[in-house]
Amino acid sequence: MRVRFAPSPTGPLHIGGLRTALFNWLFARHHGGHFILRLEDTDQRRLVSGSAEHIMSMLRHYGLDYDEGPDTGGTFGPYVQSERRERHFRRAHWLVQQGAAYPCYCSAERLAAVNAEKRSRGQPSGYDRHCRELSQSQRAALEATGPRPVIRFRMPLEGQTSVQDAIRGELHFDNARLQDAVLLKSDGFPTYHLAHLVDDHDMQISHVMRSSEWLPSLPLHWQLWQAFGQERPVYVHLPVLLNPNGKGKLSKRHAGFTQNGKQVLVLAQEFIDAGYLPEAVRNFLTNIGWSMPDEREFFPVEAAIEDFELRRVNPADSVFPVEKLDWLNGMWIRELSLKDLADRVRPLVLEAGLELDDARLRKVIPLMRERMRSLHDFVAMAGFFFRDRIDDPEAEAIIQRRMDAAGTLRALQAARQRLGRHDRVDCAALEAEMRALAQELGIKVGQLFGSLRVAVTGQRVSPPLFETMEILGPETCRERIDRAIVTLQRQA
RNA sequence: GGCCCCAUCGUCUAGUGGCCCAGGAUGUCACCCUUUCAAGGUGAAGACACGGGUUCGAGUCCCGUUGGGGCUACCA
Repeated sequence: MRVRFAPSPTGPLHIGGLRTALFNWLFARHHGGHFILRLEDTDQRRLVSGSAEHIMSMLRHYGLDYDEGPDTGGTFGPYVQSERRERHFRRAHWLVQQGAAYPCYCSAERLAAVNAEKRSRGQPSGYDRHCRELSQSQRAALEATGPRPVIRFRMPLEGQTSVQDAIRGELHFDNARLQDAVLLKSDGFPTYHLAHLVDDHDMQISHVMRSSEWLPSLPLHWQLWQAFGQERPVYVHLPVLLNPNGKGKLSKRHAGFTQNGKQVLVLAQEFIDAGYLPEAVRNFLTNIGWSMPDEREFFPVEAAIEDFELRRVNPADSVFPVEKLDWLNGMWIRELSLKDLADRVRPLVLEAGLELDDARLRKVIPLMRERMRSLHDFVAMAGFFFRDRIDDPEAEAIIQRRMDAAGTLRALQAARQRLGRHDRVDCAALEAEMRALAQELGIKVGQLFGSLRVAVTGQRVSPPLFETMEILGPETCRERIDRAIVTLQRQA
């Protein structure tokens, strides 16, 4: 089994592209086959420099290793389509010799005019096959004076083309509706239709797994294989990813758009930036349009490889279920070792401009692991560990439910006094002491702890209080409680 | 407009004629646990788009309607 992912290097890798790559990769790994990366760069005008490297680095990041590709090599190279253009050129002209294709000299202007005219009469648009039956002499004349021709495929005018899709079965198309598609452009480069077919044959691809947007051109490809007299690979059309509101496919959207005030991520890179683990994204993507036989949704990639089968691919397009990604990311974070999580969080702490105390980071990680859904949650909830000074919390935040400023002040002063006796904080001992204090004061532990929490962390929600205080150390805690006391005194 | 594909809880899905007055997951809500938030546990609400057939029997097969999506380039 040989499959390929064939993106065109015209910009950053889209999440939909990543999903297509993933399914190909899973299929190859399940069958012990080969997964190949081929760059389809035949549209010279749309090339974006650096995107080939970007695509390869994204595949690496998400763990989709390829067995053959532009940078890894392989016995079927080159893996960059533009480097194969002579082969494409020869195959196009071979088709012309066979009578299966013909040169077309029509200008872009004429094509546009024909389309406009057809449309105005309410007819389906398309090429009028003007050059299909040119005589030898007409052709020679145009060859001498005219512009450089394109090569078009000579589609059968009647009958039907019956094609086979691995997950939809047999599909039928009326040939009369089909176009004489361009195979070779006037710049000598092939179009996708010709190039993918020639390359898939040369690279001995057994299964073409691609997005279902390609379904309408399958009959063309079917006919092309026949014209070449070659055995076709199995074609598999994967369902498309839809926008969160179900309107339109996701790939139509560009980076960083928002919907209902929420940021919608569409680029492979954006998921990294948002703090999602590659394991989680991969697991998430696997569950869209495919399901485990036992319906598990949280599983290691090895399990997906083990069970991956085409018959479990759902033909229906699907909305991108983002909330599930958040859940899975949390699950995967909890799956990480403390060291691994620390390694992944460290760059974000630095990036946030915080002071990186590594010993402290390692102490905070176990407190945070079960509280994170995104890697960014660490900085958001535990950032105060890595700041010398926190913003003084408002009195209103320090004072807990059914408490007043005076009562809170008394409580904090008492707590401060007890804390004064320690030169280190032992969280279990401190907790016991504070519980006792709450009882003495006749307030609830939640009220005391709540005030302390806000005083010490500056936040209403935080990791467990006494573990937090132990890590912060008595000096920092006293200092922060003192500031809270001042705030309350001002209030009173 | 034409052609093609698709259609189960809000969303992702299981379901290949009787095991389904439809199961799981997520999200939502409630309760338990609990120093906050999580995590964990328990529970609740929530779907076979509609109409015809076929069949003893249809979520499952066929037809139509509706809805959604894709394609309609010398882009992929």
